[in-house]
Amino acid sequence: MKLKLISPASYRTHPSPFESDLRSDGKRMTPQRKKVLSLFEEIGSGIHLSAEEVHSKLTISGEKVSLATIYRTLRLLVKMTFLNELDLSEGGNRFELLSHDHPDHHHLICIRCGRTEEFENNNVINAGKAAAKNFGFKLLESSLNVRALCPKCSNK
Amino acid sequence: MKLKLISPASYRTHPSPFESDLRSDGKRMTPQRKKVLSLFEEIGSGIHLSAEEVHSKLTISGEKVSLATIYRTLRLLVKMTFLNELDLSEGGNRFELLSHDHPDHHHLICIRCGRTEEFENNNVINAGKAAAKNFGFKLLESSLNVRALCPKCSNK
DNA sequence: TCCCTCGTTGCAAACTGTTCTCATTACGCT
DNA sequence: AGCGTAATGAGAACAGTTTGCAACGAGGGA
Ligand SMILES: [Mn+2]
Ligand SMILES: [Mn+2]
Ligand SMILES: [Zn+2]
Ligand SMILES: [Zn+2]
Repeated sequence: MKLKLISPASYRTHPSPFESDLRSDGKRMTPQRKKVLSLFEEIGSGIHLSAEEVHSKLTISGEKVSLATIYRTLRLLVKMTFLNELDLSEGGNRFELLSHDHPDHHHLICIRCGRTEEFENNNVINAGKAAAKNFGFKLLESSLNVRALCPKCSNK
Repeated sequence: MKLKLISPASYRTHPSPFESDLRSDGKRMTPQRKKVLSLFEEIGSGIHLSAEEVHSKLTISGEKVSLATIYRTLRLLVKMTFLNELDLSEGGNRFELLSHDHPDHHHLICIRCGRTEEFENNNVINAGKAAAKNFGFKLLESSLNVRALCPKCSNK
């Protein structure tokens, strides 16, 4: 039994927020851009990938996107606030889906194995706000990185 | 009129903390190491220099130390806890004299001109401690970086 | 539907910040 | 003063990221 095909008109889905944001800025939707954002959406928030990891994950699943394009796309997605960039000193910066549920979380990083846990704390956010206000700065973003050893790496 | 020369014995000053820490570890005091630490001590705490800046400051004042040695010395001084290393995403890491008066300060950085202000906030430190405890991690160091625009860069 | 334009891609080369290699120098112990 | 070995200088190597450029292709108009 064959499924009834949806009429061509209904294929014209409303463009995703990503697509419409792009369009309104004279930019274009491309398969590469779709693939990068989809990857983050599929794995969900709370995962922190480097550019290289994004590249190899796409490559492994048969999608080939050049590394240069991945860098360009990640930068774009950060500027468009779909992704958040973490500047962890070791081994390249990492990117994560910007979750609307946990917009202002911070990171606890095991410097040995790279395991990263997230946490939220309003005091931290307020500390950043207070400091910015105090010096007349306009706050953009505040990030607390806690460098530590996870239980596994802690005992030798 | 000639000044009376101090007797040779009095030249034997007690070694600095730096020098004795080095010695007790089989390491040696060198003119290069003296120059790098002295530079930080002369300019005082609250100044955040990149390796390149340390290099050019020394070069300008006629002291030549190779860039490789500067990197090696900075790493050493951080390990010996004379310096603190900041991982600010833009333009290389920076180093500052570790001040015993303000051991746990955080940084407010203008992402346009690089102006950096320091602030202290116990809530931040406690947030890091709490997060580490919560996940069973052993805390090493926590640093809050507030990215912002300074008043000057803020109005266009 | 075909076209044209101009934003985007892939590739390699360039770049930036940092570490490494290795021959040479020199600290510090006796 | 002589010796063993840690440290230095110079440049090559390196990792992560950006850029230049020719080819490509998304998507609005005819
Ligand atoms: Mn996160
Ligand atoms: Mn500081
Ligand atoms: Zn670990
Ligand atoms: Zn500024």
